Amino acid sequence: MARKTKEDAELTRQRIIDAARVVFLSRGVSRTSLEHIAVQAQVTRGAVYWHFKNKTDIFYAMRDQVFLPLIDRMDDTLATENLEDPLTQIEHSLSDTINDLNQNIEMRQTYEIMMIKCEYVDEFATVLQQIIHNCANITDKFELAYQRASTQGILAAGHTSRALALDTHLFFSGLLHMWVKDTDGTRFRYQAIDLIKAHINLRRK
Amino acid sequence: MARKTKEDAELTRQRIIDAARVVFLSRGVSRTSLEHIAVQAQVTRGAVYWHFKNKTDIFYAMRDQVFLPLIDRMDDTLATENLEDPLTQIEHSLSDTINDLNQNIEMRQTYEIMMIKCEYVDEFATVLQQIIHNCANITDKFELAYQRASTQGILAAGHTSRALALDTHLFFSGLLHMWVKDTDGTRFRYQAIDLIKAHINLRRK
DNA sequence: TATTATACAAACAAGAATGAATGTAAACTA
DNA sequence: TAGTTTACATTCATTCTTGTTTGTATAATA
Repeated sequence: MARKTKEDAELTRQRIIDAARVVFLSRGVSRTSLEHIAVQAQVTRGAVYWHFKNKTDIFYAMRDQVFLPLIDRMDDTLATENLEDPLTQIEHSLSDTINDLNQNIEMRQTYEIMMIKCEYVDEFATVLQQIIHNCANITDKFELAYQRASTQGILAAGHTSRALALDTHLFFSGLLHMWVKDTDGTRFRYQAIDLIKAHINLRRK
Repeated sequence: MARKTKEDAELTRQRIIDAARVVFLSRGVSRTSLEHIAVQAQVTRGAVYWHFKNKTDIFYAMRDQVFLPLIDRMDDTLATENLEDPLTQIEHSLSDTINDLNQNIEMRQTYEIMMIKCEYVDEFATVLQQIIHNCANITDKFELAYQRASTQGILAAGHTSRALALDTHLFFSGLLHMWVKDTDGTRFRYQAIDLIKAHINLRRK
């Protein structure tokens, strides 16, 4: 077969990642063979092995494409330089993520794969640690924002910013999980933004 | 080999379920073969196939042993006949579950398997629907309790009991997920009870 | 333009894993 | 107590999957 140019090869690589996402979603990561991915990508396993070491390697590539930009974005929204009031910052950092999920199919699929179509054992166990670590970072950002809100006097009294941050983080973890599982959309997807608003309003003075 | 009495056979069946739980936990459900389970249970695959149709069948048996009693217990705690004030009822229904997780190894393992060692595709997809359904039931119970709290005038004003119930449910979903993932205990396990208390106090007048 | 490295396809070998079939000794039952 | 069923162990045939190897046409390069 004809050799491809570098651009074509990069395209093939991306096709394999896209194919993997689709197949992971419908068959689960474990039950997906490299042959499944190859067929979906309309290449042979040879091509897959050329671009990736193994299935885990593909999984990581797929994840990074979605999560690396996402984390950056969330950090930006919660940054001190942002001009909104801190509670609105928190609210937007959450609702922006939900809006992303609504608009970006790849992100939605990747979330679903990582939450309910993947088993975190062996080579995948480290992924969990990374998730925990990211969660801890975001919780810290929430805490700082709540501290600023407290200083600005817009926060209901009687609660530490640490406790509020943890509560918000747990709320949002739960929301993401239910959002993903609620595939018909009736229970959580359509009202996620309202739930976020209500959650934040509970804290406003 | 010598045939066992009925009691012995039932014991074997339970040994297989226990073995499956242990192996599921360390290898993940998908990567676990019936041979793995058989070895752990110190029987042959013949015995496993005698007691169970296949791996899915074992999975369901394992789940039911933990979840059926749990749901009943939670329902009881949230029942109208319960003498505690409604907010304390909600708090206890949550903290009781956490205490269970702390004390009951089988429950802890089963939760971990179902959350991060299982892919919800094909035969397992229905499990997700059942989970969603149970969650909806519990949220409804929360809502009723919040309504009672509102009537009794112990609730902070300005929020619908529906919104509060959903927020509590999402908080607790998130907490369970993080509790399970926090295997070294430092981030969530040791302070789960306090987080629950803080969550409820946010709602108290 | 001759050479080399690339981007795959195709073929190969070996190891799981599954479900079914068969065997069997002892518990149960009529 | 003879016959039947139970509770498994053992064996078999088949399918999947993986990683590697080999082959090859062509882009890139010197």
